[in-house]
Amino acid sequence: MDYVKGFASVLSPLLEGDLNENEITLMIEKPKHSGLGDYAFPCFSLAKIKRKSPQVIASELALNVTSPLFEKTEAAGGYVNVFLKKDAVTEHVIQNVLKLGGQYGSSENKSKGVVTLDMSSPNIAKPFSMGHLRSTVIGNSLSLIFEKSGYQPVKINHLGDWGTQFGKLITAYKKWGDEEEVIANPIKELLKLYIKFHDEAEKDPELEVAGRNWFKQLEDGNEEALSLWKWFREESLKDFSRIYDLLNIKFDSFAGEAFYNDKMNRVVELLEEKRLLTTSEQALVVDLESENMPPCLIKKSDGATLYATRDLAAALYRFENYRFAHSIYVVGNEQTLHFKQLIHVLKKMGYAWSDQMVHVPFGMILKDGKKMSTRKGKVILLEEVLNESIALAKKNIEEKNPNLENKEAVARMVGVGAVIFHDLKNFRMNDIDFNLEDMLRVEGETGPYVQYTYARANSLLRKGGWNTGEAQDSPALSGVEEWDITMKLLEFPEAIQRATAKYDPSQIAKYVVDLAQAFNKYYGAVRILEEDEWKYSRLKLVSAICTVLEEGLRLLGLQAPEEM
RNA sequence: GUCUCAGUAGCUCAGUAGGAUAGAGCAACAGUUUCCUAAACUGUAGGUCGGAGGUUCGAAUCCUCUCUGGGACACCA
Repeated sequence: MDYVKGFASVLSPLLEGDLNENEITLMIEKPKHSGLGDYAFPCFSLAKIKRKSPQVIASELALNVTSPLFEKTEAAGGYVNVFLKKDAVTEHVIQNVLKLGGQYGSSENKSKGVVTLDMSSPNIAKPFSMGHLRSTVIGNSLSLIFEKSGYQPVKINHLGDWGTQFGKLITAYKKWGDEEEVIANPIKELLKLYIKFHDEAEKDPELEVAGRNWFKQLEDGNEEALSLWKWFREESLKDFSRIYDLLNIKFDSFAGEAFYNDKMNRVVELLEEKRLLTTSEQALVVDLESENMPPCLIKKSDGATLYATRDLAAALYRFENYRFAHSIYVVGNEQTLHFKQLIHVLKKMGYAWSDQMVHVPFGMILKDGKKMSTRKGKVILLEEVLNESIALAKKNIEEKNPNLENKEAVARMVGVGAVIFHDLKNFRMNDIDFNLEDMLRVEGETGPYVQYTYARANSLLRKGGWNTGEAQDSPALSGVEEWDITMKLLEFPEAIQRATAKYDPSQIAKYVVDLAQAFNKYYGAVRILEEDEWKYSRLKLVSAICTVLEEGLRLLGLQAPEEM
């Protein structure tokens, strides 16, 4: 299946003493244009050793590069280009995909260990905004990609369920709140109270004091405070679960900030034991000057702990509990410094596993080039966006396929898919300027485009009488029309490897668009259901495409409708 | 000020362990449906890869400097 290796093993004896097979394998690349060949070996670096021009070396090599795998070999511009035997390779690739099904591209080693993913992490009593979407959707996709690569993912929703904002909220609720309204519409009401608190606090500084007091009460275990906090948390989670259901995302743990309250003393003690703490401006810090970083704050001057303390406790807990092979934090790039500090403190504490921790940052969602602020009530609610997207999908279905059976379900898949795909298709670090129109787009490089392609391909299988059972033998396909698709199918495992290595779901998104484009091109050029001797062979190819498209979409967290 | 991320077609972005003529999508324009789902396909047009040096046989990709924009930089998370 590995044609690069095949090429390298042919070249190797010809370059005895100059390059070994491994080096050759690494040098082999794909030509810019398929007309040049399927794989290329550049001869430039050999020019010095052999004291000949790359062109001469390439033509000499080309004469001796022969293999049952290759149709022909050419020397061009200092490269040795080989053309694979289209019929044999196409047949082989299709058979392989059909045989493996959804397992195609999966790692053979399925026990590479646990990967914890810190993701989503919305703040209780605050709306689930577009900002949280990124962490949720990137984290989910990474969990699927890592699973595919042989790891066991553990998705942790590190809820923002503790902190002074709860003191403020309790204050506001007791002053202006109404139980029934909160029950009817928890997040909306709580957000209202939160915003009102900040508006009023500007005029009345006493409120801030009251807020701090209530938080102190909460920490000290005051019953009223505690029960309000619990209630807010529960109601918020109900709201969130509606969104997670819509997104089709589940978590393995909801251990949030509050969960670590009783685990932080130990961290401080450990740091003390290891003599890492120093006092600076009445606060306890771990000095990181040797790492060229500002100090990491462990305890405030008033003795209270901070988020770094909490994250240290969480890291320890996760290692002790899960023994992770990797611990991934899918958190915005504005927190890069914090995670650098976190990892270095753990390293200083002597935990070698700190090397297995990685911050996977991503760019922000901006509105008109600016950050969105919860306090000012300037947030865009994810749920509204999702609903709008679903409504649009529904409208499109009514227009284009009014007889479709399960319209609602399909509209959901497509509407949600559009939003998720839009987030994942570009490199994570890019900021995204929020643009609803852009997000709801269904043409071009979008989720709905890929889903449509999948539905179209499935329709061919239905009409062609394809049965999912054993594929029969049939004449091999050798047309150039099929060839681009074959090469794309061959690339799927590479795309997964790249996505895993770079913690980058966009590798899969781009792949899936490429494959869809290749198929649509094919669809436009060839009549797939034409009754000729190749029909069954074409259906096999289409079936392989369906398998890979579905699996690619799945890795992004999208569903693939069989009709739309 | 220090650190960090980004700058590629009108817009949104691919392409960066150096390699052949820098690619998509959207928008624009011109086409394709008696034919497998037109959420599709074909074609045209669109570029000093922010700028300047350097390394190299070869640079969008590596190094230095520089300009522009985002973010972070101690008691918020």
